[in-house]
Amino acid sequence: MSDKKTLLLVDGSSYLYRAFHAMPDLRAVPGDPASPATGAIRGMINMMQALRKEVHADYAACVFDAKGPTFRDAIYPAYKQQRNPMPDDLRAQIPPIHEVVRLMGWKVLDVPGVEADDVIGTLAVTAARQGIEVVVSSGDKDLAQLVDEHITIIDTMNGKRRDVAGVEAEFGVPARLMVDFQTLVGDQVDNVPGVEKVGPKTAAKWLQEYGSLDAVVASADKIKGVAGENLRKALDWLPTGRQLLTIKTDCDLNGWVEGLPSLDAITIGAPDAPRLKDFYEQYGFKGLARALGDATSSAPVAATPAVAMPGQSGDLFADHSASPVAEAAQHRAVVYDTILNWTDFDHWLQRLQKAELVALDTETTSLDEMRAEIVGISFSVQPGEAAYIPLAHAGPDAPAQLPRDEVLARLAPWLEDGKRHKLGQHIKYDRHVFANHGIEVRGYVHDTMLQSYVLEVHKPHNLTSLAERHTGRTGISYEDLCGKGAHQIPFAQVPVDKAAAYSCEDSDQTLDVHNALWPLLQADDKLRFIYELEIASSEALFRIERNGVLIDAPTLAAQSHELGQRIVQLETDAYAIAGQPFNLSSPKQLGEIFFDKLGMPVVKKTATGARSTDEEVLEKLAEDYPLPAKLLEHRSLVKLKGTYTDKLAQLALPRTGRVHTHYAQAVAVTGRLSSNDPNLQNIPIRTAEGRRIREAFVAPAGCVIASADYSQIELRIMAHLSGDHALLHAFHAGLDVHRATAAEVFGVALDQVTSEQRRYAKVINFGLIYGMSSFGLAKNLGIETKAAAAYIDRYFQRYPGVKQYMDETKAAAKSMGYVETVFGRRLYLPEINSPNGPRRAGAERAAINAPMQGTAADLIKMAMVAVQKEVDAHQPGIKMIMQVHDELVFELPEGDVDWLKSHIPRLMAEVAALKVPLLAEVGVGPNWDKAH
DNA sequence: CTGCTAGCATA
DNA sequence: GTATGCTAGCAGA
Repeated sequence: MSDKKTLLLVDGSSYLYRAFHAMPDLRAVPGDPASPATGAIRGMINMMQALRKEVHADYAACVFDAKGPTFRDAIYPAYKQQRNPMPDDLRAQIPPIHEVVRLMGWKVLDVPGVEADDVIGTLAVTAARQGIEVVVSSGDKDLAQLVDEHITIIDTMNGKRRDVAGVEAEFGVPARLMVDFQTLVGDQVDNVPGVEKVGPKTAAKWLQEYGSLDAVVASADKIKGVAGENLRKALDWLPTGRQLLTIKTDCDLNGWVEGLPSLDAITIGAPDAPRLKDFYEQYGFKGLARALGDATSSAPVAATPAVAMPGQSGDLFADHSASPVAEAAQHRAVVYDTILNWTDFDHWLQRLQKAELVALDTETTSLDEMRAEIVGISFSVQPGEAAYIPLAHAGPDAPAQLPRDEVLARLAPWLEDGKRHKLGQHIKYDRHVFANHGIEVRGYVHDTMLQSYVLEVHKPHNLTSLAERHTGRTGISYEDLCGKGAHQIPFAQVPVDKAAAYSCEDSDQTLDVHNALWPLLQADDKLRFIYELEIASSEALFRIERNGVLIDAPTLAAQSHELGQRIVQLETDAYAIAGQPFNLSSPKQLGEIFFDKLGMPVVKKTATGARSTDEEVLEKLAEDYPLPAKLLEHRSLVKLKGTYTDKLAQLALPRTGRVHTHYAQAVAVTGRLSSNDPNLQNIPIRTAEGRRIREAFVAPAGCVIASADYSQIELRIMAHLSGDHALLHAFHAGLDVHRATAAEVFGVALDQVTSEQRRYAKVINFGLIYGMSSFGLAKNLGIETKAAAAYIDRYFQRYPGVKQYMDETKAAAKSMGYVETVFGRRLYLPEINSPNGPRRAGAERAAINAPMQGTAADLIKMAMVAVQKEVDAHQPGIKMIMQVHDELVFELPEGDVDWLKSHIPRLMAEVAALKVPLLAEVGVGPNWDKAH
């Protein structure tokens, strides 16, 4: 490391807001909205720790805006006037944030009458003049004007680094012209206007052309167009604008930083561990407190905190550049090993065997989990330390590597030992990868992807995002390493040193993210329960995916052929009616034929203004024209052939004839699973035509298919959540719930309900689950909006508990920002208080639906875990092969049918005790269609 | 080659 | 009116 000193300045005010918005709604008493908010404090701690780890500094200060007016308010009263007041929840967290930052060893500055930017500017320039390197951390672009050879700006949240070259690359003007640039563009956030209609592009163009703002002003007459006119209009304003936007570098900091220009007064200090620990405990940050305790004593390696405290661990900033890949970890002090011989391997295996928790990650030949083969494996047992074992790198300069099979054989006892705890990001994938090599991993106790999914369901859950959000770290991206699209190279072609840096970083970051998230889950019993449910479900899903479903390829081929012939016939018919050939699958060409050539009326427009030809429109047009009916049939047949009969056969593994879907466990915001490649959750059932596809989902000789599904699960959940007496009664009495609803809404006896009335009631019941409006119900029933509104009124009169529940749910969503399932899964609704009416209304409907859909998802996950456990213990011949939201599908030997019929529905029904009984029904047959 | 839209399959 | 995933066509690289 160089002898040069470094000053680190943090724009505390920008950090505050980021911390506040980036973190979930944490409370001092978890789950109690009345207790003080602590999310911003926690976020601030995370960010400051990450920063301190990333930047080695000798001097440091964290600078906040103080209360009260500044010189800018005096020269421009509208300055920052349009800003929303700080949320109360954030304001209350500011004093503790100042306190904890001080305890962490930082100088905290909030100078009355001087904005944070000006304090930063003054200190930065003072230091730079003495040849001290200055790093300013801020999410705010305004500070870019400070950049010079000695001063750089970094944004720890996204890793962006603005140095002299970076500023020029980003804005198109050199750093010394940034003030001129900002003056022309203006600053929306601070309510400082620039030149109207002049954005970054125009501003950069002018400055490149004329060289400075003064020169642009001097040539204002010559600039053409609207922008030129606006520039001339703004000439009087620009000097004031420039004054407002110029960061001051000569503020009087007397009384705040003693002895300037010497920076000794802001020398970075060691954290005050004992008082920090008290602080963490007081605010409920158990993980941080524990980490601190461990850092001061000699604890097991795996329990070492994500962020060790400098000054206690001693060598955190020590120079590890001797490590072959240390430089790839950017600013963080890390030790990443590459294992190429048995001596190093044995050393690491010993560490794995001793560690309480190990993060691991595999690099493979494919994203397809059934086909992927291992190219390398990385491990991390302690933050900042990891090792990579390259096993199948075949690039031009690839070194000799340890033999893969032998390495796996020597690792297998550890991998398969359930008492040796492991951690990963998306562990289901790695389970498959190891299974492809005959290894059944046991002891996978944590998955950072699922931690994030349970804590913040609506945010991205890939490791890169998690590391950025929770550790402030960025790293090597997969695309940097392998390229993208057609140019992407296989991982095995990546040079070993680069692969090692990448893979080690992944394991290391996984451990870091775990250390940030696991304490949050541990502190909340309900979230912890949901997380443990997800971990258990992950294994059950792995089993389902691994089993796969046997596909009867000849049946599908015959169906494809038949569909193909009928499609060709329909096309011929359509061309004859239209008087010309055209592409029936092209909405654009369809519009031309329908509306221009044949003169059909436009029924409705699409979202982009095109003339719609969807099913509803075609149904309507079919009343008066012959072509739409042909098209409707063509559409449905093309969909069946293209999406199902052709595709399923392609996706089956040739050797086994089975398809292996992928269940996405961290995608749906309600807690449901989703299925892809192929999607087995949207196989047709409603039409006889489509339903035939299910005949191709078969069992091998001697086996049958069984399907067990929950009956009316979401309505039962609605009864439970609302506690409505009439609805509870209907389920307790075992009534046909749609018939019961019809009897209430139409005011007739149960046995007098017509099939038409029952059909209406069924639509109403579904509408309720979807947070319906009278408009939506009317459209669905083909009646007037008024009539639909009358039905809804009538329903709520008869089921007042349901009405009350829905109102309360919406209110809860608005105040908390999320709703919960019966079991405490949180479902966030970021737009519930949006100023945009339609978006807010959409969020309100989602708020109604989410607890019901989400509770159903919780229940079936609990059922899957229970069923898998029971089957493993008593009937290992039974394979669970699919999940379709409220249905579980099995393949089983014929001899196990009786056992399944008597045990599985019971297990499913007894998985939880709600205020209404749960009911699961089972069917058995030679294929999925006949199993219903 | 990539990203978007229109349309449609399921619970 | 809720929640998903997949296909074909098409426009702009």
